[in-house]
Amino acid sequence: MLFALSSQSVVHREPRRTGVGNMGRSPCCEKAHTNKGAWTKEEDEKLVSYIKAHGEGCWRSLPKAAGLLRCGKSCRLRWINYLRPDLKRGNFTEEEDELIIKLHGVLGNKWSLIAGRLPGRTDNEIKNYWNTHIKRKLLGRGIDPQTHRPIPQQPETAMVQDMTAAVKAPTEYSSSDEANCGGASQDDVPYIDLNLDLSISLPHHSPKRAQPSQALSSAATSSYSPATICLCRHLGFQGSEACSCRNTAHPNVLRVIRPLEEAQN
DNA sequence: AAAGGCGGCAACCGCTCTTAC
DNA sequence: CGTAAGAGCGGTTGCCGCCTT
Repeated sequence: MLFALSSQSVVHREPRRTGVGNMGRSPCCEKAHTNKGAWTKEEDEKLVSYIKAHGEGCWRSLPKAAGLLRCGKSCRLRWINYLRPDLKRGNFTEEEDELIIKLHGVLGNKWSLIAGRLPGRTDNEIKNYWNTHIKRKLLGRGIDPQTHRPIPQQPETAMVQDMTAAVKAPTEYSSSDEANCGGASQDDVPYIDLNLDLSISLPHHSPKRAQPSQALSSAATSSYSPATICLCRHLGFQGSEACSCRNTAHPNVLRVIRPLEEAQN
């Protein structure tokens, strides 16, 4: 694993004067003696050097061990979203844009799953990018960003064609029979060129746990040994008609078979 | 040049899920 | 089997900085 920290890519803002703790919610953990707001360069250096030396481990105890006055969740977020050495940063490419749109069409607001298909990108980054850029982009195309359906005032068939053309994927994301999981025909799936065989692998740094969600969120950034799990549960329709993983010979294989809307109808 | 508005994004929160005991 | 703890996720907030007036 590389640990070359790109200092130019890391944002250091001055700590917020008012603090985000004034947002009206009760603290989720003991925060009487913890810092909040923007991370300082010194804090970043402490966190990076600690993880360099000890790896990612128990986030709860990490702050104390690393000499940080932060809560574990804050450390985790800072590491995952900004300090991890394998992050891309920088502008999203057109191909990334289109891939995000396609994945969102299938997965909905499952940012961590989407991030899993975009190496070097984080869920938070994608979520922000979606809200600030892609939503507008889709609206400009006459497409509802939430439903991915044409906005009513235009003829639907024309818009569907437009949308399909707009989200035409890069060739490396070609589909496979496996991705269709159960034999959905190409006519059934609007994002047919999207590879939905979301193979999930386990983090090498955390052998004691094998959470699908964890593996998904970090799958894009590390090389793990492959292990696949059923996505239907994550998407809320495990066991429903939409989930035909139960029909497969491998009960632990996880796939998205149909777009969410279709599955929920 | 100053003021106000707006967009971008870092960071927080509560909730949910998974695992260990 | 039930419960607690830890970790991750998605939604939300609010500051910063750029742009417009």
